Amino acid sequence: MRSASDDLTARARIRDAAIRAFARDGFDATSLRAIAAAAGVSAALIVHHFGDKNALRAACDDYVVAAFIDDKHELIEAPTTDRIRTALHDLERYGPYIDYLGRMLGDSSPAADRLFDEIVQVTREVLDEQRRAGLLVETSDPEMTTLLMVMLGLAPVMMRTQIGRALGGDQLSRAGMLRMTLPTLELLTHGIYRDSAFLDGAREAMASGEPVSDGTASGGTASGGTASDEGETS
Amino acid sequence: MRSASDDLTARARIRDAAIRAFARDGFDATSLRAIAAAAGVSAALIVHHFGDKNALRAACDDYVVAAFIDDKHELIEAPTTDRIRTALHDLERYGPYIDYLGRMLGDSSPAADRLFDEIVQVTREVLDEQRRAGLLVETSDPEMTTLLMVMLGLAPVMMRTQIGRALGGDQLSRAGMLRMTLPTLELLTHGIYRDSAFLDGAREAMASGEPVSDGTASGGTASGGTASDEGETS
DNA sequence: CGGGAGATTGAACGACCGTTTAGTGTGCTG
DNA sequence: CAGCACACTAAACGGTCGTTCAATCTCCCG
Repeated sequence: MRSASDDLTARARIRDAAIRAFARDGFDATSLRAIAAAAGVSAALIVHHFGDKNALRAACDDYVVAAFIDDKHELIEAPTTDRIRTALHDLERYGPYIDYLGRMLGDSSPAADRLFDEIVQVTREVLDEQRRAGLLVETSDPEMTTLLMVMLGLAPVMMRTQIGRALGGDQLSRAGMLRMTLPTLELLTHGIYRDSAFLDGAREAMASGEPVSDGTASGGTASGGTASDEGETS
Repeated sequence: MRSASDDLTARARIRDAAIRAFARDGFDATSLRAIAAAAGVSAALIVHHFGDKNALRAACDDYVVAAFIDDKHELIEAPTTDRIRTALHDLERYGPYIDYLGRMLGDSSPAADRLFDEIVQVTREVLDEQRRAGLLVETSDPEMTTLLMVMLGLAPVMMRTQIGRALGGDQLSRAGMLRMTLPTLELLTHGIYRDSAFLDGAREAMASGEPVSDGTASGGTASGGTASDEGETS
């Protein structure tokens, strides 16, 4: 067994190098030899310490998840989805882990599923609490609203490079993330639409005889069509 | 040169099989031999028709992007980010392409960058138009608001499996996407917060001398600032 | 000191991958 | 019919990868 003080050793160096490499290049595109070189060890030592490449991945997953979970529980009281962005906004600490997290959520590993579920649950709890405190407006589908908040919080993580590119290219770091805070809160406070024309239209469209539900046949238009629907039968 | 009527041939079968395989397993994890088997041809024929594996990927990228762009331009007039979801809502047609799109945006290929920029631009144009029509509330950072709308539209694509799992596991298809329409419009119309306490707090925090907790040395807060300018020289 | 346990390594193995090569069939053209 | 172009293939090549193996090195304990 390995004691907690066993860190700072070759095993820890391998883990850190693997996290960096997986975050930068992805799991498949990273070879054990590349990780070994970055950690200053041989490829065989990785296998000796972790078993095989998948076990190394699992160890990295657990480590990153633990880092986020532990440092997040102290931030649970922060306002809703900004919990995530609050954890994001000192990138110099979480930097490598954020890219790793994006990779994790991209190709869903078991650990990524656990982390995602945890994020959803924490978001749900925070929203419920705020709802009880009377801070929230009523929504027709609270669970889906929870997921929307999760998406809004996780999207910057998964689209970091694209967003950085769209914002001008070079500033894909803390400044870009900070720039997101105020518009996000504006959206959460006022929405973007001045009146409820779109919403009413969609409500009407979905409430009409249109089945909307599931099913293979039918193929109703549904969706949030504008004022006038488009009877696309496909 | 290859005429457009050259489709439906082995070349088209290879492309379709590659799109399916790339969407299901990712680019790196898909071998040419697997694509060849799925298309009923030999691996060498793929090289004969496309050059190499990266060229095949580029051809698939272009094909998928064209499918989305062409079918999307007829939907530009749809409300903001629901443009994307409107295109999503008949998954039985776009199904494979959506997963492929998610993979594309995950590992940013040149074609993915082009597509993302196109989506941002279309979203910006629609928002500008709606702003001119007086449908939108003012925001402190319109460009970032545009990106938020893009994120809200693209997040379901990139987190499809996770969201499907969180919604109960089996329903990761059209019904799940449809369920998202109304809560999304509610968010865009009313936000989720009843008052502007969080927003005011954040505005105050960012406007004050508080560097919003940066890391090492001072380093101007920069960020997107509030209504006032932010002469960011980059 | 002696010996065992774990850390660490270089080298090799086997599998798979992308690509190349040399070739076969097939249909159209002159 | 000769010949060429093209779709198509089986087999092999070279490289990389994950993993295994046999062997050191190091340190601690009796």
